[in-house]
Amino acid sequence: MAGGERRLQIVRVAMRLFSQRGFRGTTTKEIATAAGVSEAMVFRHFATKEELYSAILDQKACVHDTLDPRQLVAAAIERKDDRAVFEGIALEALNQHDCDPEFQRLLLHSALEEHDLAQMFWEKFVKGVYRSLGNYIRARQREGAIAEVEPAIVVRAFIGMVMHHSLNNNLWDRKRSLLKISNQVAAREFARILLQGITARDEVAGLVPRRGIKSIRKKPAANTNMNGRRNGSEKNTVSENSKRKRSRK
Amino acid sequence: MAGGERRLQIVRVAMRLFSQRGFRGTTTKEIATAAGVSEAMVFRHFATKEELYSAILDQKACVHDTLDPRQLVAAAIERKDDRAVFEGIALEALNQHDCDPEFQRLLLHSALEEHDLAQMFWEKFVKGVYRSLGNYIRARQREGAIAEVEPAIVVRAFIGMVMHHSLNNNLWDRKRSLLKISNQVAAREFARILLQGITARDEVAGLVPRRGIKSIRKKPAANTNMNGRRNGSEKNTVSENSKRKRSRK
DNA sequence: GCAAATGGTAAGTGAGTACTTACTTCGAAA
DNA sequence: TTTCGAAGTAAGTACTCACTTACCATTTGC
Repeated sequence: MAGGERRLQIVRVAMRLFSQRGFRGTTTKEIATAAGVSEAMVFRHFATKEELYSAILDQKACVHDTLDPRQLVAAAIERKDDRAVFEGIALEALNQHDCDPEFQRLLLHSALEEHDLAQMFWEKFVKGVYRSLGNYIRARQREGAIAEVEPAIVVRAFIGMVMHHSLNNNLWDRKRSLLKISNQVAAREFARILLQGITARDEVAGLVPRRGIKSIRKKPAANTNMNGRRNGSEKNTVSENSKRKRSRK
Repeated sequence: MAGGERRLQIVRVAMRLFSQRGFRGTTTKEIATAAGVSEAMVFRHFATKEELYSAILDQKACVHDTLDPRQLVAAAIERKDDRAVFEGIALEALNQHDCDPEFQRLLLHSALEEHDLAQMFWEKFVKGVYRSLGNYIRARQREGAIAEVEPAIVVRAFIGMVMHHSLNNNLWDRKRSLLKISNQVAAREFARILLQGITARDEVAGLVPRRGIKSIRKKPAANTNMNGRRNGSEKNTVSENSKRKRSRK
């Protein structure tokens, strides 16, 4: 098997195993065996296990650059079809998670183990979704089509429904014992709940529609129950020169 | 230090470390050092690392039995105050995750590593929430107060908002760079979005309120995009007799 | 007063675990 | 035909891991 081919195969095998057992939980021996080569072969292509991990990261990064769901709903955004925008984003995400369940697990492992993949995904993808979807909501609010709620809260609520549903389907409840619906139905219902709400029209009377919402637009004055926990994120950026020695050109 | 005391201390230390690095990612040496004893001491109290894990499980189980959020909103359920029911559940969950962020991480690790904790939590807790909240929604639907949506979908949507928000706060975005709100505000807004929806009253006219919803009540006929993946969950229930030998009475 | 139990440790043990070394095989260019 | 580089491996090395053994020192029940 040619060099590049084998390299790619090892990356794919490692991706599968890392997503199943995590980085620390997967041995280089297992990867080699699963790829049908000796362990030494793995280390010919990747100087360290870490390097193998970042090769995965690189591949996932360029794959996920190409298929951005925001492109898909651009038309719906253009014609201000709220239903199509939200339903489209949800359906795209759910289908994506369904046909590549490895990725979500990989991401979770990486977030828990505090590897780069999680942060990269957050920076390059999640923030973008919050920004563009947030802007859309803001625009529709100015037009009076959407009520005055902090857009980031709406995005969080919606992404929450979708992500939690995916997480249920391929982590907690793979048999779908609690809820067994197609992605189409899920996307439609989530979008419907977000946009329309579940209270029947007749009963709405008793509820106050928009009291004290604008006040939270910027900086809630007194934040009860918010522990400003800092995380030690700025750690070793150097110290990577000691390894990475051979790679046979 | 007395026996029971030390035992409890080791469990607590292990809980912290497991939640940070996972079961496989934490060494018994680390646990011992963090507890200020020798490794042998850990193995005097717990025959195996697995036994230490299930001691954690036991403790968490009995702690979580006592504070069931459904008790807290019982009064609100009684007087049919939808807002109080959903807001109460959300606030309780968010506060819980805030003051015990270890637990969520522990749960995630355990789900990814396919340990018992995740399944136990699912069986004893999540299913209960789906059942009782589902029943409440069904009752309110019969009274005409809530629209005819499959209750499990509503529960999933709501739990999704709440859990995803917690997950963001203590896993993905600990600095709260995307959304920085108190638990009170989050609970209020999530409950509001679920119950009322975000579309302004004036704009609702164009949307069809309840088309084709009842048809998904039981078994959607053709499930596109649903891969019925089975998981090998029924594995070793025996084979636990080989270990557990000494504990000095 | 002393034996038994209890709280504790230092120093192992065998099985991994990431990574290396020294070697073989083989197809193609010189 | 030789040679040369790339694909590939068996058998290490140094170290870590879960778990054990053999041994102290202090308390407690009788």
